[in-house]
Amino acid sequence: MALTIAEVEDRFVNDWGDLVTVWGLNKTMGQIHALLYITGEPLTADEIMERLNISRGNVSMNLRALMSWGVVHRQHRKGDRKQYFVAEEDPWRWFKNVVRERRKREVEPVIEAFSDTLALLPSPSSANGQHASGPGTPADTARLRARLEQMRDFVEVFNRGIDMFLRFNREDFNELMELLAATQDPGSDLARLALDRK
Amino acid sequence: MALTIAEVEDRFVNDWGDLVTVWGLNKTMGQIHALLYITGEPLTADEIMERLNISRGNVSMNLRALMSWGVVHRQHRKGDRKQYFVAEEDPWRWFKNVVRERRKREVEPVIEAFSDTLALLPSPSSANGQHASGPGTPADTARLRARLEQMRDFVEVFNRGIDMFLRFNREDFNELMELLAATQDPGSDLARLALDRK
DNA sequence: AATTCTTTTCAGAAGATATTGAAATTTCGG
DNA sequence: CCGAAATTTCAATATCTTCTGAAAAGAATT
Repeated sequence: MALTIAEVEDRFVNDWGDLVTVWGLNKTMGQIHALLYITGEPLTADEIMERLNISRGNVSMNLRALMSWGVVHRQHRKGDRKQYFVAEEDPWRWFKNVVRERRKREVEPVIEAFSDTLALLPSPSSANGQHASGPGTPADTARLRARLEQMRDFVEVFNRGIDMFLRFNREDFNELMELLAATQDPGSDLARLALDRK
Repeated sequence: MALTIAEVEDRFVNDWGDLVTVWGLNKTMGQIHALLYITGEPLTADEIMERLNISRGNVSMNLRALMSWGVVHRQHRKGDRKQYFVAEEDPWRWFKNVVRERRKREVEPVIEAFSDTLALLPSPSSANGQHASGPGTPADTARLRARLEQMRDFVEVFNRGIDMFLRFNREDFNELMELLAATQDPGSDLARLALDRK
């Protein structure tokens, strides 16, 4: 049996609300975003609060958060005192906004934290036999340093991957996916491609 | 002033614990993983619980979760009844494990949910003027369908991106990043590359 | 500049999630 | 296959997050 439009919308809104919690965002935020996206119409805070059965304050706070992620925008209407809100309607665009923000808020600080921690390591130069055993043995320090560096390097590569992703638009990304899908062994095939250009 | 080895380790463990919460995982899980990674030694549940000041049950539950993500492994020792735990020591490998698992647990079900929702839409064939106005107008249904399809398609592209990512090892991924970094306009450059191969 | 409509803020309440610890279960060496 | 040691489970508790709603602040209209 087919559902009404509103029922289908509700389903989508709830699914999306559940999905985002798993990525560390909050459910209401996901629901508001989903509602604006799926209706495609500018809605007021009142309409949102009514449709989702949530409080005025909740709507206000989450709309602010959504705007800070760049996935919802404010709209004004001539001769209307209320504010209207619309979702960025291109998923590709809002996804990139979210990725860009998360990188800024969450990835970059981690790279800094790791660099700071590395700077606090007992220096390797003090390893010249002053006390060849004990808890802070030179070899232990070297191992620790190696692990930290490996992790910092990994996060930097991750960051770089995000960078590259952000340079793509939907069509180009699809093209890249097709190119990669056609390769048997991504590594060596790409190496050939890189050389061909020179 | 330089810190002791244990202090540096603690710093790393806490940073990592904080980081993972932001991605929807729990802090203790991140800390245990970080501790095993940074020490590089097999540890028993007792040692972990002591070092992180957490309860036996907490360690047990989180170790299980970490193993289900494929980032921590059990080790047995001859003539020792205790279980030892080690972290996968290559960040690239555990990251891929986590990505693979998240895709399975979180992305694939969403694609299914969207397809199910689409199937519940009032069919477009019932649009033949039976009741040309009202809440469930054919045009509304068509708009809703278009939005749902757009979102489902987007999630599918996302899924495809993950697929491609998982085919790469660290070196090849770095190579790809370099290739992309060298392009001015990723799209048209890649289009050329794709044609060159044929 | 006073009135009315709208939005934001934030302390307290409600709800969700993580943690403890002791009992129940499992495991393994003898 | 017994018994001690190790591990898991889970109800109760603690902690953290989100939500509410009314009061305060802000904006447009007259």
